[in-house]
Amino acid sequence: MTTSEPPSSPLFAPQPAQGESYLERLNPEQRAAIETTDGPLLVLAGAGTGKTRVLTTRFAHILLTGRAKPWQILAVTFTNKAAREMRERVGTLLGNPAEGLWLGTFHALCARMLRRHAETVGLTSSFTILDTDDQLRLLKQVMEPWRIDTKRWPAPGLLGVIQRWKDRGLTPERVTPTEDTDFANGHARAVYEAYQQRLKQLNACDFGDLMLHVTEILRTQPDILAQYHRLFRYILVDEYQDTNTVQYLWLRLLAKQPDGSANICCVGDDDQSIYSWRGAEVENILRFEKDFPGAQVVRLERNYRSTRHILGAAAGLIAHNDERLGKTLRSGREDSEGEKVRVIGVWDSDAEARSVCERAESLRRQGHSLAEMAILVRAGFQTRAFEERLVQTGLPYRIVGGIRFYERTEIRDTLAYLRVLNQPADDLAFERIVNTPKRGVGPAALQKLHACARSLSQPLSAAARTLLENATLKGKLGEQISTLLATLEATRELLAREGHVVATEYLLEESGYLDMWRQDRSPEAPGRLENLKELIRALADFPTLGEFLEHVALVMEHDENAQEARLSIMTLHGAKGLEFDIVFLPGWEEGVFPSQRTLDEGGLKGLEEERRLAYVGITRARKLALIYHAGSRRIYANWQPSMPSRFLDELPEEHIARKNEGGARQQSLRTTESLFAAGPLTATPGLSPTRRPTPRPAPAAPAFALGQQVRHPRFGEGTVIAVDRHHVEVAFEGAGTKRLLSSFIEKL
DNA sequence: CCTGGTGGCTTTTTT
DNA sequence: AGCCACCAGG
Repeated sequence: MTTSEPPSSPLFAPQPAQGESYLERLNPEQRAAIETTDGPLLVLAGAGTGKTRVLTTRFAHILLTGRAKPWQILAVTFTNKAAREMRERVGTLLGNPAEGLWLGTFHALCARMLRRHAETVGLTSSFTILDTDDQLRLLKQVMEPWRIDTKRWPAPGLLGVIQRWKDRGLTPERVTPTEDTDFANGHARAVYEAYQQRLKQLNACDFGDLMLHVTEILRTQPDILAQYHRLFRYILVDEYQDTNTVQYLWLRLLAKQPDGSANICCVGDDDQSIYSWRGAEVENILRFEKDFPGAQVVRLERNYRSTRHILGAAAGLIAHNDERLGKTLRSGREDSEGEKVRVIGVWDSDAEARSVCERAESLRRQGHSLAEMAILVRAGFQTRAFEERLVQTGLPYRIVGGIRFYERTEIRDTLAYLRVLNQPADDLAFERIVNTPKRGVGPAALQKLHACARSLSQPLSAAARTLLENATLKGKLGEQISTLLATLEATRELLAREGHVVATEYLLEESGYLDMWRQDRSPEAPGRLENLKELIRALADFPTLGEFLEHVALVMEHDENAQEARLSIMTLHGAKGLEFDIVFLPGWEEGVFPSQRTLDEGGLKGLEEERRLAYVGITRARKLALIYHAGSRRIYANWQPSMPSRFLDELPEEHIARKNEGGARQQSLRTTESLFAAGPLTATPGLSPTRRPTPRPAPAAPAFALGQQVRHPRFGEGTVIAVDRHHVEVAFEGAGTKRLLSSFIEKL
């Protein structure tokens, strides 16, 4: 996983820890969390209380006091990022690069264990890890014989059901009939079973299986479990509030030694549990002391990140939740109170975007770097308004968490080619590439291949060869497939002789894949070719193709080129674990935040989770948090009046400063006004307490004439060929014809 | 086999 | 309104 780590990283400068210096400058609670090494320990770590530091120092402490060897500690995180960070910081503390550790994400660690014991669950150690795309395609195939009405029971829904079962540690055998009534008239369990069978045939598993299989092995194979009991003397877990049931079972199995002891330390914050919708069980953390009798609990409540006002606002808000272990964030800093949290009402979502961007710009002029500012939204659709405005303003920004590198079509296609190369039996990958680029292999031809493969119990590629040999496949189609197989064969030889980088380049060229994009006239095509170059560059960082593919399957991320200072836009979920000097929190309106859907589906529990999300949002800010609510917002097609979020009422007055920049509704009027809620253009006179709403400015639509030469930041230069109220259609020289918001375009 | 039209949906996301 | 998935027709 870390094979690509540059050895020259300054973090690894030799700097052996002397004595117990690493324990200095820790507060008493932090020290307790580190020095209570034996027995179960729950560390409740509020936002900004030095959680990561405690975790890594504890790791080092165990090693430096000779309690365990590096490989006898199991350290688990949720994200690769967290794992990487921990590895680096442990390395720094120890004065050398941390290698050979059992430190990684739940999934990466499980993959490693599963490769050792794959036969136990009917796989071989070279099993493939499927991505969501593959899972869905496979499930659709498996579902067919049941003739399930896919209108009522769509495949993604069923995949969700299966995943949730896996999250709960339920193999098909463990799913009880009572569990299986709602979906597809009680066929879900049967489909699940068939799906698992098919995965075994393909020597593949999905993400859920990594956890599920290993847990099942630990449950049923006492000798293997004993082996890990002997190995792992200490277990560290990050973000415990996010664990789901299998993860919990897995941890408990590994932690509880035969003599009943358990050196497990879980760090988490029940107030930051925001992933229940994907199977996380807050109960895991709430129940810790019962699960591990004799557990000690340490609370980290001194916050070193944010000003007193920010902490006060966040604390006041979260106090409205009932189901908590209870924790009060106190400021651990000596400095001033800082500025109050701003709550700003604006006219509508456009005004909101304008106001946020103006303020960001003015803060930048005052010397704040854009890299230290973030806009945190509840849902993806909110980003658009900001993006448009930022482009217009010319402020550099980045959207965090859009489509990631390894999820792009061209990258997935290439990976499929590489998977076939690596494992000719990878049918899902073969299916993806056999007609990409178009080779005339449609559903009919594929059907034939499948039938043949099934009857011979062979993978698709082998079946194709057979059909070619006995001339069942002939003509143009046969020729195409035969060329593809020959190319793959030739590439395999090249792979052995020249290595995976050269082989990949050859394969992409010879298969016609690169030509497919070269001939593509869409504006994205050049970018895709760029991405492919980038992929090849990344490939060179790995010694073998297999290792590269393992990395991609588990890590799914890729560093894009280093960036100038940019304003970040991301979701609140995506912001967990990050911090910024200045945080913009737009869209605090009923229905948006808290989200209507969560309220409808999750009731009070849902509301509490939304509130925790709000808490996460506010506590991301070090110096200043600005919360926005708009009087009306465009949802799908039309403008709808919106009411301020109930969370705004829950913020303690003494820590906030309210301001109205437009016609936003006020809290006190919310309940009565909702009865008469009307669109902003018909706002009832007298209801706007401060001043009349500023009229919505006319859209800044510079008149474009047909034939006008224009420039777009991304698409380059072109000619205007049509105009309407907000949009301009432009024929670009390089990028084809596009309909764009006129505000993006500049006259030449 | 490919294209274009239609209908349904529309929170959050890691691995 | 826009995107995507699926189906009918050329």
